[in-house]
Amino acid sequence: MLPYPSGKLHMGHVRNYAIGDALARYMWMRGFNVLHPMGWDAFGLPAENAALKAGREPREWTLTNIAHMKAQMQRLGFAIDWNREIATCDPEYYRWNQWFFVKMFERGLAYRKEALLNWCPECGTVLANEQVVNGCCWRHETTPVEQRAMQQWFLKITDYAGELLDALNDLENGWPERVVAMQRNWIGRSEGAEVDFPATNSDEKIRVFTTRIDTIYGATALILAPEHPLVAQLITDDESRLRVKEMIDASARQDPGSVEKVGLFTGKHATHPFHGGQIPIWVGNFVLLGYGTGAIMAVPAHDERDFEFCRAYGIPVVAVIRPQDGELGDGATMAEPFLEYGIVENSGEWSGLPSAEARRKMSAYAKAQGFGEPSITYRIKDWGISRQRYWGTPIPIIYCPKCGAVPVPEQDLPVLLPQNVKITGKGRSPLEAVPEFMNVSCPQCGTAAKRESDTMDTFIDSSWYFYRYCDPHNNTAPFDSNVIAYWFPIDQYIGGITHAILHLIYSRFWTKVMRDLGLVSNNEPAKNLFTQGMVLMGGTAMSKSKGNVVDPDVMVARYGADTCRLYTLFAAPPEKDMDWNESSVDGQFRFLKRVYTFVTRNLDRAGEGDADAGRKALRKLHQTIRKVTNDFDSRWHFNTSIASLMELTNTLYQYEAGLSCVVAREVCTNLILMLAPFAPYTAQELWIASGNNGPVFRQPWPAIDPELAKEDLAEIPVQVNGKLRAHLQAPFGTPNEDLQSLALSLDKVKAFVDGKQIVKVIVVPDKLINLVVK
RNA sequence: GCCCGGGUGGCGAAAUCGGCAGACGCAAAGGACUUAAAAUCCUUUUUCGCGCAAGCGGAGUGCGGGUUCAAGUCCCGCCCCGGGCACCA
Repeated sequence: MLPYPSGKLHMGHVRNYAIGDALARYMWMRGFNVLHPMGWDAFGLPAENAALKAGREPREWTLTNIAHMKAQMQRLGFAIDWNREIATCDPEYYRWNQWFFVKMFERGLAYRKEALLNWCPECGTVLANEQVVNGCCWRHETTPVEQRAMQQWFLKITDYAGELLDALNDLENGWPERVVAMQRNWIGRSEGAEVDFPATNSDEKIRVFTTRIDTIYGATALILAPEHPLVAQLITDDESRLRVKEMIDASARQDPGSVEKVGLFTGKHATHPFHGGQIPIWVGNFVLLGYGTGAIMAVPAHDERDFEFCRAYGIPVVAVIRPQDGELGDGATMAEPFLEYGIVENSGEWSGLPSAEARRKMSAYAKAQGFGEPSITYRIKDWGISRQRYWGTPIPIIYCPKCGAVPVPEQDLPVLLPQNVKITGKGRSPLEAVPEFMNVSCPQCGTAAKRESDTMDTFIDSSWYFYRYCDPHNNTAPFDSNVIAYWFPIDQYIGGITHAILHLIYSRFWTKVMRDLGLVSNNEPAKNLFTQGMVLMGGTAMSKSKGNVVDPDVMVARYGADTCRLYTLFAAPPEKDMDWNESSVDGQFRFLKRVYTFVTRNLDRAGEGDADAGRKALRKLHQTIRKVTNDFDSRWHFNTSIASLMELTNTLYQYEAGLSCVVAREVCTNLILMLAPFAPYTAQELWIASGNNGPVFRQPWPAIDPELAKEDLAEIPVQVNGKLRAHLQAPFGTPNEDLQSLALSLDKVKAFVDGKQIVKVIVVPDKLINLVVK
């Protein structure tokens, strides 16, 4: 039933959520070796900003926050393996971040280039594509990001794009469908071809990417993105230059989906590589520099956008694909493009081929002739990791005027952040202003050189911390591969949906890089992923990075940690978003008091008791064990587990007077054990109070006795024509005919059946009777 | 536009494989205990109609159809809400 191989459970990324802790405690009671550790984020920017406001050192501030979080989690009673905790702002963690960076640099997986990057004015730093949400910074939802050209370090996640996409097929079993779908969407694979169109009277070639090379005979123009490097060469007059600049500025300002298509003829032409004719070269604002080659061939007859553009600018429309059983459209008069696959026409020797075959043969031809090749393009871009922040791991690179970018040698790692840095938030790394940090000599030639002043994205930290905490004190390697081989892949990862295309892609990438470095043998970090719902506060999601998290300390002080935990588990099933509304917290407090009262006042119970009451109490007990066990083993709907514990408690109150001392002891012991994963403090106290020793969550989980759980009689609803009319009680296994006659003997049933003809009788044994009458 | 979720009482929700809709809890109302309050305990609480009452009957899971003895659950067509991607060639 459990989706884990027996014996061990590695739970990753369990934050301050009661879900993972309840599961860990339960699995301990089932005898598993559970790794239930904790990694502490540096969570740079909020700390940096807060420190700035408070006039304190960011490092000091962050360490205080980590200490506070740790204390809070201890107050809440999380059964974390504290010996394995790590903090990602630890210098030793920096060392291994930097070590990985150098390894990647040496393999060409880390590179530096100038690019247009997303700049958040509020953060004062650039962001990766994954960190831009609706055109705004993921931390500042109302601050639009700007585009800035900057020198940046990138990690080549695109080298792994194909594998990251394909491996999603294997993750589908254990990962939520929507996360898999979001990642597929984000990686965005298109299969097609790249084709060169030589510019007429020039040495330049314009390379385009297309998924529909079968339509290439219908290409009546080339369109370049306004930012395309060739545009500057093709356009010579000032007015056109101005108009191109306007296009760039307008598209940066506006919502990309709603911008009107605008174009500009360059006055130049290119040669069509298949038929040798001349086609005009245009600049179009709807062509994206960042996708494919930044240039397209316009096939208006078979593409919606090209159609719109070409009709607006009077570029000819030439149809070259006809439907399987239809006529070729007339480009001059067609009202809309024909987008589907069909049969290629008017395309020289390829005429008559179906689209799919033409795509294969034409791209093979392009390759053979040397003017193109089959190609796969991904939507995902390389991961820009430079940040102009104080907080974060310094990028271990030294710029030497002679040797260029030189990695810091391994024995000089870690490069640590200087202390006493003035944080301005003005868009340059604060480290630049610290000469002792910046000025070094080149490790290769000794010439005076400068350090890289940017720090790494803190998503680097979270990409592999769950490896490090398996072996947190290792000072000769990031971790011992043998330890990892035991614990990995993670059996159960628990995290928020907000990281579906951030952390959960980065950490998959990082795992594959470490595998290729020979450090780990698993291909994926986590087999099973559970995404718990967001906690909302008046409609907006609470998150650590936004700093709008409710501090549980107030509730803990008033009701205690157990009530607090029960409240979060009981409010809704864990995958569902939950609005933080404390009104129902009283109910959890009452429930714990009722359990406490019941157990403590029955400790010294003596006597024989009433057999019927005892049987009913034990029956409810074993039904509850079945229910709670089932919830743990399948779907973690702890709201219903807790509801069933409440039902059990209500039943015990009902039969309390009649319980014998033996039965009272039995029900109390098992109630405490079942409460332990959810309310550990209360359970532990009651465990000791009832004369036991040791940690309650190391006790074996209660076993179900199916005989005791069984009801004496089956309660069978009787329907007439599908409407409920009566109930009857009968022993389990009563034959269908007997049930039928019992049902017909009931007065309430008679009232609806008499005078009518019984057409059909449906009997579901022990479950239901339905009489169909006419 | 494309891809995921979701829509059940005043509220959070339950109904796990097509078989009694509303478990459990909150809030509310009434009662017991109390000088009083808190705490605790008990009762009522989907809705409409009939009845003094125990009760009886009808309707009801976003809307409209369908399949079935039986639909919150399955199928078809819509509406609304949330999330992701979006001029991706």
